[in-house]
Amino acid sequence: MVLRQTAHVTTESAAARVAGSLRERVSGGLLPPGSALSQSGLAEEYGVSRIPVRDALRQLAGEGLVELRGTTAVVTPLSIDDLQELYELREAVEPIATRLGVPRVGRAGVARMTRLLALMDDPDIRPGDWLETNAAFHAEVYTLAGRPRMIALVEQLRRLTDRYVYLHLDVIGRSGHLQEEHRQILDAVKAQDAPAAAELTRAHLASSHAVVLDYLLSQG
Amino acid sequence: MVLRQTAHVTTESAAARVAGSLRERVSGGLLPPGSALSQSGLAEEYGVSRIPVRDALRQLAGEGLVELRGTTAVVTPLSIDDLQELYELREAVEPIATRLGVPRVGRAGVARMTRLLALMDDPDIRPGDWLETNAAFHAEVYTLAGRPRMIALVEQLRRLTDRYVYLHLDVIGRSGHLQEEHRQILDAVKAQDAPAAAELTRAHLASSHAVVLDYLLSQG
DNA sequence: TCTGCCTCGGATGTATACAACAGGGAGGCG
DNA sequence: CGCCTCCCTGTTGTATACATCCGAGGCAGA
Repeated sequence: MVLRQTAHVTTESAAARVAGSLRERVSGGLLPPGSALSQSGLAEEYGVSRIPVRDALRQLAGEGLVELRGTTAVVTPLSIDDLQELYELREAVEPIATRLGVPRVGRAGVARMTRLLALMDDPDIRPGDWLETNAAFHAEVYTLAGRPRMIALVEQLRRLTDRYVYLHLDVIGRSGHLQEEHRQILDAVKAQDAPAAAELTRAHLASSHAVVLDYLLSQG
Repeated sequence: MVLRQTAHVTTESAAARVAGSLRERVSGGLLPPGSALSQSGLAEEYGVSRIPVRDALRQLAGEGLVELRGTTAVVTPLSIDDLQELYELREAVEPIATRLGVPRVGRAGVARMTRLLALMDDPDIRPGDWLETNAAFHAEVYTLAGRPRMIALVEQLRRLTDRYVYLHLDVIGRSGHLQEEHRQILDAVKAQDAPAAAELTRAHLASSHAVVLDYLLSQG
């Protein structure tokens, strides 16, 4: 059984591998928004045929990271309006997931969230790790909501906003009030006050939106 | 140029054709929830190779109509919990789209909505037409919100709930209070009262949810 | 020189072909 | 008689091959 792990790596389909890699590259900004993604080029780059590349592109298009414009696929462009829309959706959905999840966060969950919170307090944390830890902190509540579609949507929206956050990774996490808001959310979770946690989550998203938007407007 | 129209039909990719057809078949309940969708079978059925079928299945999976379970694709099953989740999401998002869209509904838009409302008053309307008209009525506001992602999400969620509605097409539209709610929404739109229209939309979705849920619980 | 057409290259959409894997059934063994 | 095992069939994932379409670039003509 253990040996099968080696086989398991091989078992991961090429399409999944390409999709995962492309997802990271697009999310992380390595592939510039608006740039064209050629099937042939990616196929050669990953050493596979165009078929798994097609599958991957279709999947990313479903996630909104890629746009299929007729026959050509391009990395979805970024815009202030798009950012606005993404946060509107997140502010609509994540508070609901919070309200549903809070009652099901147990002692172990609180402990994990406390640990993740402490990790984000480290001033020397790498920005990428901060983002990941931040996502894990919130996911701790969301996953307990028992709403598979909602959770998938939340993750999808977070990945899409991450593209904007990656534009100024160096300053993210420096905004002390985001961390303070995390503490307030955790307190509400501890107190099992779902409505409060939901409202704090909404406000937290509004803060995040403001931080990203300010940076975009200042930096261009 | 005109002759090219013939070519234009051919121009619509086979993948798009298969995706469109499958979307209707799944939405309309012709393909039973949970049933397996074989690439080979569909390919032969549509007289194409498996490649466009793969593309179509990936796309439908992105829309949530199909689930890719490892190597096999199945029609996404229906469940009370899923219905609950879908309406939770719709109640979260559609009021926002309403609030954003109402200020931009002009005289022509009100006229179109009035006409659509009248169409739904016809007691002899075919259930399928009622559903379509209903969707058009609400879309009249949503499309003006200027939020492409939100609109796409709303349409996606509506298609997913349509699957449940199709289970009892014959009784839908008979609930007079849904039509009364439409009238109230239209009144709020005429009065340019966006918050009221948003709240009415939310309540309208709650009513729809109740109608569908009652039927499911009563019929099994 | 500018314009228009025409050809060629590259890209995609699709079909066919091949290898690996999963699932089921028949047969053998305990 | 029951269970395990092996084989076989069907399916998927992927590669390769072909037809089609769009655009760039060059060439000829005014």
